[in-house]
Amino acid sequence: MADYTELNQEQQAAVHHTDGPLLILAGAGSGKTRAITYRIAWLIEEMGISPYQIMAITFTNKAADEMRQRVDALVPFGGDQVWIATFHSTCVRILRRHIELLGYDRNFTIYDTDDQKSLIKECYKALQIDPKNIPERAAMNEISNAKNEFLTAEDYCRENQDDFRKSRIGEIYREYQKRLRANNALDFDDLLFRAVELFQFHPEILEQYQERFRYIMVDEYQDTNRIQFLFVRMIAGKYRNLCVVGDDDQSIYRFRGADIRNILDFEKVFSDAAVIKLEQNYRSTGNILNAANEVITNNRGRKAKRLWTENAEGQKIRYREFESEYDEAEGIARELKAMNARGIPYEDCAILYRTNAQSRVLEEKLLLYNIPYRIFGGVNFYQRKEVKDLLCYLKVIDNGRDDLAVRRIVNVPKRGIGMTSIERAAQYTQEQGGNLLDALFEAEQVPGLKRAEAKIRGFTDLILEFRARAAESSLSELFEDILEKTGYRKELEQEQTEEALARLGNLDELLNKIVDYEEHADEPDLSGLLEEIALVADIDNLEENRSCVVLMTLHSAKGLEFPHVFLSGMEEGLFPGMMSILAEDSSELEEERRLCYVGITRAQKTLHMSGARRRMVHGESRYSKASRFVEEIPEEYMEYGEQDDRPRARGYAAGSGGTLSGKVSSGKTGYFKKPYQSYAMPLNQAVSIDYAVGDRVKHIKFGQGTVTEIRPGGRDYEVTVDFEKVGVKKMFASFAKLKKM
DNA sequence: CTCCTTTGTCTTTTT
DNA sequence: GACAAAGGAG
Repeated sequence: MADYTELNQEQQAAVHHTDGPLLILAGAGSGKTRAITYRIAWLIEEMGISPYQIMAITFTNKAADEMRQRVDALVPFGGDQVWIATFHSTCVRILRRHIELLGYDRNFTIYDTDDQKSLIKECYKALQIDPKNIPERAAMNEISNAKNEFLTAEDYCRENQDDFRKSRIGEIYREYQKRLRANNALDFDDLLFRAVELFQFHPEILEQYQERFRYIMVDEYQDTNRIQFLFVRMIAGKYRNLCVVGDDDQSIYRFRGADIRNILDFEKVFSDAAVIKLEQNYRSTGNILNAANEVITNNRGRKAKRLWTENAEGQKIRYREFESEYDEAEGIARELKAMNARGIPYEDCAILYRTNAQSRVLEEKLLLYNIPYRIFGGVNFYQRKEVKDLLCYLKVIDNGRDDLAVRRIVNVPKRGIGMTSIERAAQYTQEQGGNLLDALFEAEQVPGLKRAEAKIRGFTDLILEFRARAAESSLSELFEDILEKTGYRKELEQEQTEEALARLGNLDELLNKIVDYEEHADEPDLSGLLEEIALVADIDNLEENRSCVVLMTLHSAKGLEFPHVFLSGMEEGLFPGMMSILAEDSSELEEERRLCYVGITRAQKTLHMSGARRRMVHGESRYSKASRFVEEIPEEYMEYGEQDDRPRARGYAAGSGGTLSGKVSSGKTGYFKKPYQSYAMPLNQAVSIDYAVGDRVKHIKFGQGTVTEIRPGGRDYEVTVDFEKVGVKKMFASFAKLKKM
């Protein structure tokens, strides 16, 4: 039973206000998630609401997972029945049931950004548009924005008739949608778009969901865009028990369509809305909070508020400036070592940065100093070539209409089916209708495919075989089957390079993920697996408990907190980024500032900021001065490094522009090229094993067995195990994740 | 049809 | 500097 007296007055007010629209303006660290979870508990325990009728929507999977955990901890019975999910997965679940009404198959595919780009390229080709005139990115952004505004291709064309460039983009949009539909695929934006469309055209279905979800909560409301707002407003339209929680100062996703008006105008749309402000911060020391307040006051477009805390002043904020990014990384690594020696565990520390690219150097130095770390984000595991290839096999087996996936794998591994053959089949598809895979199945009828027919047959036979297999075996067996029969595994094994080994490791990791899915899903099936993978940004928190420093971008740090935070790369031109400095409009700079505010307020006890005077960008040295955000913090809250690191004490950046960029000798130092790194085995984690020859061990897939040999090799161990079910297998300790029995 | 070299673009950030 | 896409040789 939840103890509501642990909450402060405002939090209690938020918990007790259950009916009607409610806006909670929750500053950083003000116990926002706590208020929501207690509110859920209150609804169930005190109001007798069925957990089945409560919905909580978040933006990221991380946030959803965390809320799930906290609700489960707080509500012993029925908590697991509360619908807690991201916008996107909520929509997918709805669409899986009803999308046939909109003319799609239920087993539609979800396209990620890479897929989108490939499809856009096809549109360019079909429409004979030169990407030099309109960069693909621009078109993609424009289309995405249109979708976020709930504009169809027709709407978009109509609105932009007079603008030549935009009407071209309109054509692309139209073609793009046509192809998505032909492929039975939806992109991320479509998930929201189609769900709203479904509700619009089928009010009877909307009503089902209105009846079901009588109490709705939306977290990080400041990051919602137009279509998400429409979605929420529709579902909450009948009972109007809508509680949104947000902080306009933490709105950092405007670039992807987040509409700050959603929070600023909430009271206009829901005129009877109650507003509760949470302004007491429980997270940070006085100094950190003051610094954050000082920085954010420089923004003009915001609701007035000032966070306060009863916490002690704490240590001052450390700022240190280094010669280069390597020095900076080394400085951070040394500091971490020193802190660790003082008894601060590594998992209490986080290094945050503006762009993913900055993580490389940091990684390198942490490696050098033997500091264990974990990186969030970056190159998505599921975007790796080998992983994507195998996923495309699964996609084709599941949804044969996905031409993009067919194209990708038809010649992987090499089967001697080249571009010309594929283009001929595509041509035939254009003329006859149907999909690429159909054309391949009818290769003998397709003009110009005679020579390749036998090879194509080899591919289509495989697909048939896999489909048969999919019908009778488990997903992991199917996966193994693909790996074997296509010769994919063999090809990598024969390569005998470290990179190929890492790729094999990643495929093992994918297999683990599949097994994991099979064990946890209610009714595991191929569509479900692919959906989960499409919507999960990454395999996060697979193993949380290891003591590691965490590295991530400021964006992914939102919603998290750490005792000790390092903000790296505090330089003009990097953070705030060049684009935002040069922009006419100050709003871009304000978004960067909010991002900085988010970064500062992640810290509980100490905050370290650092920057480099010289940094390699695009292969050339760039000089920059300290970030204006550092200078916006009054000196009284700051403490500078051993040399005089006061930002203003610097005379070298005399220019007015802030960033002097020139081709200064690139000063190539002997830094080693980072080897292709496997996700499954971060290189710095010395592999330790707790089993020996003769021990009984358990493997996630192969089951139980006995260790017969352990051979040290490189930075890993090659372990031979005799499994009861599958016989003798050799594997690398770091991939195999063997558990001693 | 495949492999290799060259060229160009990129740095925001996530589902 | 890193990676993908395009172009050219075998």
